[in-house]
Formats: sequence, structure tokens, C-alpha cells
Amino acid sequence: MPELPDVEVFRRYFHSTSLHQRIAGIALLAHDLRRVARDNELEAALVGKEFTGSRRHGKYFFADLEEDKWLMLHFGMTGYLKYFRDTDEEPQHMRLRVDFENGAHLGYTCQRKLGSILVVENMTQFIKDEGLGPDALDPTLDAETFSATLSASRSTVKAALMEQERIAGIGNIYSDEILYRARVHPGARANRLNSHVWQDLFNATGEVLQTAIDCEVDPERFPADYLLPHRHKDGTCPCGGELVQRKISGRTAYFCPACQTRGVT
DNA sequence: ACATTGACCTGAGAGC
DNA sequence: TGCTCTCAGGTCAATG
Repeated sequence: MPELPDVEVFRRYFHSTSLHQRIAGIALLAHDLRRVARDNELEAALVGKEFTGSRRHGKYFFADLEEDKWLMLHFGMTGYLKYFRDTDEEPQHMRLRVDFENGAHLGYTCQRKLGSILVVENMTQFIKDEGLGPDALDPTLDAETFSATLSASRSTVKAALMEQERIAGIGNIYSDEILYRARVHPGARANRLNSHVWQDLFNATGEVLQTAIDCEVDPERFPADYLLPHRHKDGTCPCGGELVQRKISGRTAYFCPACQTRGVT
């Protein structure tokens, strides 16, 4: 689930629940995540401190600690956050629990263990080391940069949109929605699209991601003419046609062959 | 150098 | 019903 809009919703949830509460202890409940800090490193960074803010770059979430340190969480395919007080509210598959002095807890959950928990000393450097491109919603990202970065790919436009090294934050679901809104075929070659198409893809990217955040990624709240609420087996395009489900660049793509004709040769 | 594939891990849901 | 199989929204190493 967690692409840029999902992580942004998690961040806001974190921001409204978990700031400025002294951390009494932590429990690291799984040590076989994709990447995970050592227990003592987490303890040293967190215990006795409090969270003072929150940030996001692409699909990466950063909880500000005091003293220029960050708790970095990546959610893989199945992660989310849950703030709770009573044990019976404890989420399933919790991998990290932060215990606050006030008796509340913050749980990091990740069923499939494809997420990461790290302590980061220098956020800017970390993002650079990870090789991440600019955040897809970075207000300083312009259409020219977007287009130049993505059109350099010889892959499909869908794969290019999902490359975190080019633009950070877009995954399988939202690449489908962006392509749908811009009426571009997901299998089109990125380096064959003209500047008109790139301009539309750029606009669609901002629009789709912002709309998803505004809807708090609840499919029921998405505009009726979005693909997402119909993005399932035997789904019907808002145009009335049948959606096609096909593997494109190794990922399951949903698209409407009637609407998405741009880039098809 | 770059693009694509398969592996990683677990559980839900499809299909028999 | 119950068992097996396939697949899932992310990344990364290995392969072509």
C-alpha cells in the first residue's frame, strides 16, 4: 500500500498523535525486516527523548528526534502506524513499539517484513546515499526537470514513473492512476513521448498525489472519474469500457485501452 | 550502463 | 470444507 500519499497520511497521523511525549522505552519485535537498526542503537536514539517533528521524502518517513537524529521508517508493502493506549488495541504484526511515559504507545506494523527501521544521523545525506530523486510533490520540481529525468529512461513510462532514483514516491497503484489521467498507455516507451505528453504527466502526477492525500487514500472518497475505485479484477472504466489487467515491466498494471491511447505506436 | 527478472516474507483469496 | 496455489501496492541482487 504505502506509496507517497499513504506515507504522507501516516506522517500526518504521527504528527497529530505522537509528538512531545517522553519515550520511556521501546520494543523491537522483529529483527528480520529488510533493514533494521540494532536494539541498542534504537534505544540510545529514542529512550528518554521525544519526537519533535516529522518529514517525508518519497515513501520514506522520518520522525525528528532531538539532537539532529531521525527515526526512519519505510513501510514496504504492508506497513502502517498505530497509536494506541490499551493492549487490546495493539495492531497485528507489530514490529516496533514505542512506549511513551504517558502510557500511550506507537506501533509500527509490517506484516510482510519488507519494511525498514533505521536511525539516521544526517537526513539529507541519507536521502542522497539512498539515491532518491526529488520528492514527487516537491514544490520546486518543475515540468522540465520531471520530463528530462523520466524521458531519459528507455523503459516503459510506467516503470520510469516508479523509479525512485528519478522521482521519489510513485508506486504501482499511483503510476496507473497518473497514466490514466494523462491518457497515456502504461506500456509506452518513456523516451518516445513528446513534451505535450510529459507536461500532462507532470500535471497529473501533482493532481493525483494531492487528491489522494486530500481523500486520505480512502478509495470511497476518490473522485468518481478516478481509476482507483475501479482498479480490480473485472473493473469497469468510468468511460464504460472494460479495464485491462496486464503485467507491464513486471508489475500488474490496470488501464483502459480505449482511454489510454497516447504513446501507442 | 542500463533494463528486466526473481527473490525476499507472510497471509488472503482463488480455485479445485 | 479444506487444501494448495498464486499473488500482493516495495526494494535489491543477479541476470541479460
